[in-house]
Amino acid sequence: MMNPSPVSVHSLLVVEDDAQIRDFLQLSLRAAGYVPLLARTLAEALQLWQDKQPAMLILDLGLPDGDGLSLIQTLRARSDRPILVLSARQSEQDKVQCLNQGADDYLAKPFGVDELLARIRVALRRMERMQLRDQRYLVEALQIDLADGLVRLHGETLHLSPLEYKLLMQLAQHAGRVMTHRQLLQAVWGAEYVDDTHYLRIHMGRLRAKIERDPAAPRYLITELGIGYRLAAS
Amino acid sequence: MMNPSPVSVHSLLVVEDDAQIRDFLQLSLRAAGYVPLLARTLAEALQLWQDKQPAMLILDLGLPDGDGLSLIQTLRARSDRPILVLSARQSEQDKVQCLNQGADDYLAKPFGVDELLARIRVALRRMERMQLRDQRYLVEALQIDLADGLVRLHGETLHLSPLEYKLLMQLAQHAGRVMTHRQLLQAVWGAEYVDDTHYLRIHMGRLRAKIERDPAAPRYLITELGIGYRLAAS
DNA sequence: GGCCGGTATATCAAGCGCATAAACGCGCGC
DNA sequence: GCGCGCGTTTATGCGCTTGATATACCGGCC
Repeated sequence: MMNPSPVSVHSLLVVEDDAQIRDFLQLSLRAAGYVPLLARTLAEALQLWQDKQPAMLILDLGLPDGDGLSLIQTLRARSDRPILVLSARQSEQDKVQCLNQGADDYLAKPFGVDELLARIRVALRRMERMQLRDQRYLVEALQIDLADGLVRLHGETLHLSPLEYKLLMQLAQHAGRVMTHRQLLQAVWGAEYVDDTHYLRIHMGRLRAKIERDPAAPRYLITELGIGYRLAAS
Repeated sequence: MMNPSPVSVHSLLVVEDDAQIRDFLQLSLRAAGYVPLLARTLAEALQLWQDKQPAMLILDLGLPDGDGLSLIQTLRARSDRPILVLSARQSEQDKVQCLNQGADDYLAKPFGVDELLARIRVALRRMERMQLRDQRYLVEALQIDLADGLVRLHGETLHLSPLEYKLLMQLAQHAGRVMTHRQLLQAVWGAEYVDDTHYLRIHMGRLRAKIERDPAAPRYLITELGIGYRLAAS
């Protein structure tokens, strides 16, 4: 009945500043067959995420060096992998905000280990159905490294604003496939903006100005009329 | 500014025996732009699920005519669509059991509407990504990737208008079987247009012009005289 | 052969989605 | 405090998509 042994061993990134809870989580996760990666700060977390590419993120809000929300946005801009938020804050507004920004689940303290493990299982089993995409995108003169977040055109790295960066990464992750306006707006701006297709047009224009040789006849950033945009695949 | 019309209107199956809560959920969901389908019993729920094929299930545990868990198992066996459980039971064991059996989320009463809506959004946006994955239609030189949103003819991707695209997708999803005029009009234009077979002819002609080598002797888009159209299957 | 219901193509005007330009406001660093 | 980069807002023009109207087609039937 119970089949606790995962086919592949998942590594989970745990971001938690309280040493006691961190140890507790580490032990619990290890006992359940996972490989926990531990981070105390947002910077550390970002480093580990890029470095080890764990299967999912377990994030405690209220870190010392910044807002957890920004980490959610940053990671969600680069990856589809599950994000589970732990928090002492019970307020509904906190929950809604996290979920809107891209978190997959929100668990309020105090919580039981079993529920945490169950929710991790839910996230991972859903994840298994979704294939990971290639870590690098390369078409003609455009080269995008998703891991270290670099964009090169004719070999030269070019400078993108944070927003342009998020937008391009989102498209690169689903290269070759159409992303709807709603999906892009949700991923880059958040769920509250899913109807403001306007932002999208403006910033797509700016992206094209930087990437395309002839922005009026784009080779990479293709418009799908009435639907969304697509980053051309080879 | 606000454009409340979602591209696709999601119908949600709500299973709840308490009349008061049911009304409350119905109003809240409708206000949020969804189409709630209401069921009081498990039998009713199963019927509606098969009949209307809603986008997700919102299930209140503790129904009169049986265990909610069995409904979760039954539906999970046939479908990947999200299941969100509402329950007055706070015990961790209940939660773990539901999540293990296939539920995607578990929300304990009392809960706030905003959190419920946020969690519904999370579930639906994840489903949107998975829904069309791997679906592909391929006959002779015509290749339709529903996941990528691409249509290829002899390997070359070709450009379709939004309407043509919808029409073709509709046919591709029922490839090999006849779709009546009414069905197509209903699906592409909406229920108000079920009698305007005229639109259908015009746009079917345009589709043929793009897809068929000899539009006068179609190989893919077959006319079923007096009934509707059919996309030829292999 | 001519009529007729159902069907296919042609042409064109209107509307809407899209792209671009430019101005505004805000935060951040020199 | 001042300029600069960036995100947002507003305004404008263009091109594609769409649906209306009109015309041609094709089989069956009397």
